[in-house]
This record gives sequence, C-alpha cells and structure tokens, in this order.
Amino acid sequence: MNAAIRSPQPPLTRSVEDYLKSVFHLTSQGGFATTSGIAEMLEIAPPSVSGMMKRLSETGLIEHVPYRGVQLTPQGRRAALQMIRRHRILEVYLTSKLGYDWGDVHVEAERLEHAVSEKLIERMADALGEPRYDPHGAPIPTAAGEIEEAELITLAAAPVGAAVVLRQVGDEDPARLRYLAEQGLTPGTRLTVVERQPFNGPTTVASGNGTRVVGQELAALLWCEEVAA
Amino acid sequence: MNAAIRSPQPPLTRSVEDYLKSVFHLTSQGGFATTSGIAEMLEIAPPSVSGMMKRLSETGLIEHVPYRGVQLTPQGRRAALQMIRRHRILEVYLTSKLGYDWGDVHVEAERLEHAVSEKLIERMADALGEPRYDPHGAPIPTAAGEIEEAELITLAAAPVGAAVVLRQVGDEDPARLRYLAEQGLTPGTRLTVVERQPFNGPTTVASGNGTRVVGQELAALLWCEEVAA
DNA sequence: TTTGAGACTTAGGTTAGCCTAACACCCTGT
DNA sequence: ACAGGGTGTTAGGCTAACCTAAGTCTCAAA
Repeated sequence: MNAAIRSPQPPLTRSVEDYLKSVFHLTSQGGFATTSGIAEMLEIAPPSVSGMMKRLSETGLIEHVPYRGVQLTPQGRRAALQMIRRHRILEVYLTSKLGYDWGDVHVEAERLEHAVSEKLIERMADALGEPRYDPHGAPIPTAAGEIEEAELITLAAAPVGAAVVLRQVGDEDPARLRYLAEQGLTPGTRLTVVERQPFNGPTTVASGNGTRVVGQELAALLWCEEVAA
Repeated sequence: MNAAIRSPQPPLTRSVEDYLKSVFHLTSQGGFATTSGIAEMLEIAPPSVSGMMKRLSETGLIEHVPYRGVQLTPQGRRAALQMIRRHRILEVYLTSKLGYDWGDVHVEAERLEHAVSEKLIERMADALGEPRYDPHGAPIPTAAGEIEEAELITLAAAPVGAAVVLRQVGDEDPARLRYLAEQGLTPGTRLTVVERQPFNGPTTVASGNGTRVVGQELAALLWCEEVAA
C-alpha cells in the first residue's frame, strides 16, 4: 500500500535524475552520500536536499538513514546508471560527430540527458559503434546497467619511476580540459613518472614527445593505470 | 519601469516556449489566437492559458486583448521562430543522420528543442548543409529569424485537372505519415488531379507510378503548389 | 432589444522544487 | 562527561504551472 507499489513507473523529473546521479557519484567509493555533499554538487541549499531525500526514499529510489546519509537502492542505481549512460554517449556523439571540443561536451550533455529518449541514445551508440568510454575516459554503462570498475591511481599518487597509461580525466572544467589537451595529456597517453617534488609538489612525466611538469592539483585529476615498463 | 525592461533576457521556460509556438501556429493565417485554441493545442485547461497570457503580456512577448485573443510581439515572434527552427533542424537531423522515420521525429524533437543549445543546432544545420525544409516539407526559419511563406493549396481544394507538386504534409500523426509514405505521397511528388467525388468525397490523383484515391480528410492535409501541366 | 450559449477570466487550490531561519543531533576535544 | 561547532532536519514561504468551480463577457438569434 505504499507509493512505490501503487505507481509502477512514474517518469522521473529532471531534478530527481540529477539527485540520483549525485548520489551515485558520491557513493562510488562506497559509504554514504551526505546531505551537504549532494547540496554542494547540485548547487542547492542543504534543506532542499533533506526534503528530496525524504521523497526519494518514500518512492524507493534511495535508502535514507537520518543524520547519516543516503545510498541508492537497486532501483535507484539502475536509474542513475541509465542517466550516466545517456550523458556519456552524448559526450562521445558530440565530439565524434559534431566536432565538439572535449571541454564543451559536459554542459551540453547535462541538459540533453534529460530530454533524449532511450531510442535516440541507442541509435547514437549504434552509430558510434557502441563506445565503451567517454571523451574523458570514463566508462560507459551498458544498456543493461553494467559498468566497468577499474583500479586506477592518480598521477599525483603514482610512484616515481613507474610507467603508466593515462586512462581518465576526472574534471569537467572546459579551460582545464583544453589545457590538458594542449599538453597532450589525454586518455590513452603512455607516461613515465620521472620525479616528484616534495610537499605536494609537481610531478614530472615523460611521454613520447618530451617531458612535462604537472602541478599537484592537476595531477590529482589524472587517473592512471600502472603498466609494465 | 516594467518587467520587460528590468530583466534583459530571462531564459524562457519550457512552458513559455510551448505557448509561444502555439500562438505562432494559430496566428500564421493572421488574426488572433484564442484561449481555447491554445488550450486545445497544448492539452491544458483554458484557465491555465488565461493565466499564462497575462504573464506573457506583462513580459512583452505577446499582446493580449482580453476576451479577444493574443498575438505575438516582435520579440515573441523571434522566440517562436527560434523554437521552430530548432524543432525542424532536429527533425531533419534525426531522419538524415540517425535513421528516424518521418513519423517518429516530431515527438522526439518536441522534447529536444527545449534542451539543445544554439551552438548545437547550428552544428547540426551545418552538418546537414543548411537545410531549408523539414522532413514534412515545412520551411525552416533562418538563424536570423526569417521564414519562407509559400502560397499553397490543399489537395482537397486543388481543381480537377490541375498539375501540382506536393510540398508539405500538415500532420504529425506517425501512423498517418507512415501510410502516406507507403502511398508515395511525400513532399516533392508531382501529381495530377484526375477527379473528385462530390460532397467532400475523395480525390483521385495520378503520379509517375499509377493513380491513388485520397480521402477528403487526408487530402486536406496535403499542401500543394500548382504548376504548369 | 433582449437573452442565453459559449468563450473567457477570476478565484482558490495543488504539487514540485527551491529558499531562509530556527531547531535538533552527533561527535570530538577537553 | 559534556560543551560546542558543524551537519542535518523541520518549519514556514515563495514561484511556476497546472487544476476545478464560479463568475463575466460577447454576440448572434429570437
């Protein structure tokens, strides 16, 4: 006799879709998403989040432990992964087919992901040859709702002397992304960690075409896979 | 000291965009759009329309004469044409680049038009070679806000014996559109009006590959240009 | 000239989603 | 053991956009 059972599939609002995505991202390392974390990510006031958390747990999309935080239910996770799939497919499509810069796709996809149909996403995915990663290297969930989980370390944490492949850039800021592209720091690039200054200092890396010094802040956004030298 | 001057460009809501489009379509033959006409087109109750008309005339997008109807101001017309451009470019893109059937594009474009950026639309238009007509033959407004106005007659009104070219299909119903495509009745098709039964009866037309009988209801949706025999 | 059907508006109410202000809870440091 | 800062929630309000019910206006026909 609860709402989740009465209404089988009430379409989610844009707002709800955004909340679910936030919770997914904030809980990707395990644990709970906090009210303030969600509020910050969505740029809204914490009380608005509290209110929405109440509604979402009533509809069975999240599990809310008051004063502790929230987690996605299987149903909420499915919905979140669907949104992330849409977002990432759109990003690939915009860069591959419409000449978008990888710095500009995020904002555009953020609006489109709420408006596209399942059919359109699958047509795009098809036209792109079922891509597995978005332009920033993030894995694209399958239509069935599975997502690859890779063991990556940040460049800031990679040991000196290690050989790594840059796999994913954890940032959306257009200016930073443009800078990284200029520096040749795009997913797939093979790097060797040459040295690192102490006290959170910059990391020096070598690639096919020379060496670069990468500040700590940026290095912490570059997720790498360690490979054999 | 009014709202229209105070706020230079408050982005329009989805709802407002839909109202403006309705008013544009309902006034395309001149005159006023009525409250009930808008209500019917948007599938909402007339009082909701009255309320919105008040708000839109306060913001300077429409001219409202109480109990008479509404017309677009130049500013409202610009906004409406922009939405129509988006809608029609999207329709062309979906059919040309993503294999959509001309019966399925309307619904998809109806949602997307509120989410796409100007930039995306222009990239799509560019990729398509700046198309001038949508898949149903409707003219696409230019980015500057100009739209072609053609003198067309419906097939139901075309004189017997006339040679015509089908230019535009004034309908969005997927099933009807699929039927028309099966019958070869798509924009650009050249037809000769062979005969018409009296009392709003069907019209018989001849084309390159045979003759067809078209009922009055359908014929009234087929907009044609009369050409030299 | 009046009247009444139909179209339009006003009045009042609902829901989603946000806000600020005020209160409640939790946990860490003393 | 408890006090206080920080985080979370509750209370109360607002706007956009819808609704139904109850007037109000218009115009054409009697």
